[in-house]
Amino acid sequence: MSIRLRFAPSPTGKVHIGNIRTAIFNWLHARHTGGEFLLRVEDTDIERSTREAIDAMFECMQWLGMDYDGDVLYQTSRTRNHMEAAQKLLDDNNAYYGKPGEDGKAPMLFRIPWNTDNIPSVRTIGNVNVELHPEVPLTVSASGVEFAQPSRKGKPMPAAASLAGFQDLQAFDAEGKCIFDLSKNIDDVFAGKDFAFENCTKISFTRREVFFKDIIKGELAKPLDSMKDLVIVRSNGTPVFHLANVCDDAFQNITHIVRGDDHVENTYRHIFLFHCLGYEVPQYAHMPMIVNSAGKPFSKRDGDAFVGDFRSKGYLSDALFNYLSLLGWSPGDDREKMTRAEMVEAFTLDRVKSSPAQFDYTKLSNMNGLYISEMSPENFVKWSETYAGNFGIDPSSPGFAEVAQLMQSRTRQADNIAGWKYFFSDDLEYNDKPIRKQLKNEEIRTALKSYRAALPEIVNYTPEAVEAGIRKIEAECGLDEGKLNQPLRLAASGTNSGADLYSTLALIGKERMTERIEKLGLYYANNF
RNA sequence: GUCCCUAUCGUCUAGAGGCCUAGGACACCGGGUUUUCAUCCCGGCAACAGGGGUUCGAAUCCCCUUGGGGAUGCCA
Repeated sequence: MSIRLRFAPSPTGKVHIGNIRTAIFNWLHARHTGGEFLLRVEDTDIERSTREAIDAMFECMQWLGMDYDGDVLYQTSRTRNHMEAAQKLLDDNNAYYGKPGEDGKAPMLFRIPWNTDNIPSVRTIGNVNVELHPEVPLTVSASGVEFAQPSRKGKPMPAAASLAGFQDLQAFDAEGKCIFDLSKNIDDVFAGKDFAFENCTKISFTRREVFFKDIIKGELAKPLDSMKDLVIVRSNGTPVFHLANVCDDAFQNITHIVRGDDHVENTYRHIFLFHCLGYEVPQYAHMPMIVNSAGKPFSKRDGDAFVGDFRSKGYLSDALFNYLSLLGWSPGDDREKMTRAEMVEAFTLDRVKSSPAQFDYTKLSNMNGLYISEMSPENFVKWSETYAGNFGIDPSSPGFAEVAQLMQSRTRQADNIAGWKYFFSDDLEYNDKPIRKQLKNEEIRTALKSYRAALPEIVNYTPEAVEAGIRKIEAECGLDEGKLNQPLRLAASGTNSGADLYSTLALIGKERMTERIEKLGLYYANNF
């Protein structure tokens, strides 16, 4: 059977950077293996799912250049199938109705199977003893076992787990006398009889665990006595994630489930669901989380962790895709900047790391700059035009395209456009430190005045003419060549870094340079 | 509390018992090129969480501790 993967977001909010990386890894693996990449919208939480979130998700996928195979599957369209599956579980005695909730109706629970003989993902560990707190009674019923363990300080710590966790359960009192033997009462328990025992100090049972081999994390296991039966149909009659997810993965013949490692705990439960529904268990790959710069999971406060925000801040989709693919994965050699084709070629799930990765905006910016430098000048101008307005620059200003082209090699993100203001506005922001340093030399101040005075003589203010003019004044004033460059840059821009000086001055023009040199002189005189 | 996962420079990572004096990238710091700025080039700083084992030999395998995360929902 061919390899089939899926991205199954629940449309309850904006697409998060962690979600989209899950999509990227799924997509990469599908394209690498020549398999299929399906899209499923898990909209079973009707209260919180919105059309806007679904549309935003499609937009993100398209922006990042991730195509998918076949039609989108909406989970709510399969509710009937989910309910049929629930009925099958009920018929097979693998599910039961729980206690009624506030609405007076009972939810349906999936029972972790008692008989695991035919389940290859379960193995027996051996006999274990657990000390109990005698003040809390031990209860045993078809819906599970409840008791309390003494904490270090001797307080009762309540615990509850599925009946399946306690094969060969025996309960003992303080004298060590066996007061209950589950093997002898198992039929009664399943017939609905509840047992409760006071003053129990110890239980012993045969521990079994469910295990699977995760492609990323290796073998993972969990004892059955730490698992509970789970709700699969709400009391209002709607299927819960666990049931719908498993049914649809089976329906779509998904062979590999690649998802965040917050789902590891669910996987132990889903394995049982696959078995009881008669489906083959797919392969799993659980990816580590992405954490913020504080090392914590992204929370709602980290608003800029939404994919759309990266787009509006001027990150290129290829750069974001490339950066995200390197968070938790590497090709195994020293390559970082890679084309889509190179990533597809190199990607394997077993190379994905199993520990969380911290998101680094600085490195993303660097990557973005790499991609920006590869843009054609025309595309870069277009790109700049879409962001200029955010920084108070009118992209239709004269000379905008020339300025953009001049600045391309030093642009890493859209914010950098804010630094282009001095080309379009005469209202400069002065950077005091370099001004003081450069202009404290009186010869420099004199030379600046001379340059200003000579400006009208320059007919055609081209970069070449600008340079020749500067050299001429430097020679006349007895300054070393280049000494006037930085002072003129300060006059032009108010700051000591920028693009090529001669082109910069030519773009600003000699009339405005005349004014700016005078303004810089006044600023210096007034402030220092 | 219990269960599950996790641990290499500040950050992303390479590393599958000897190729490790632990490599690359970002950031940072120096230097060079550019008569200026950015690019670019060269160099530097900087890590195997701690403690026990196993082994002739451990970043790598095992155990413990500590730190981090997740689960413990009629959310997904």
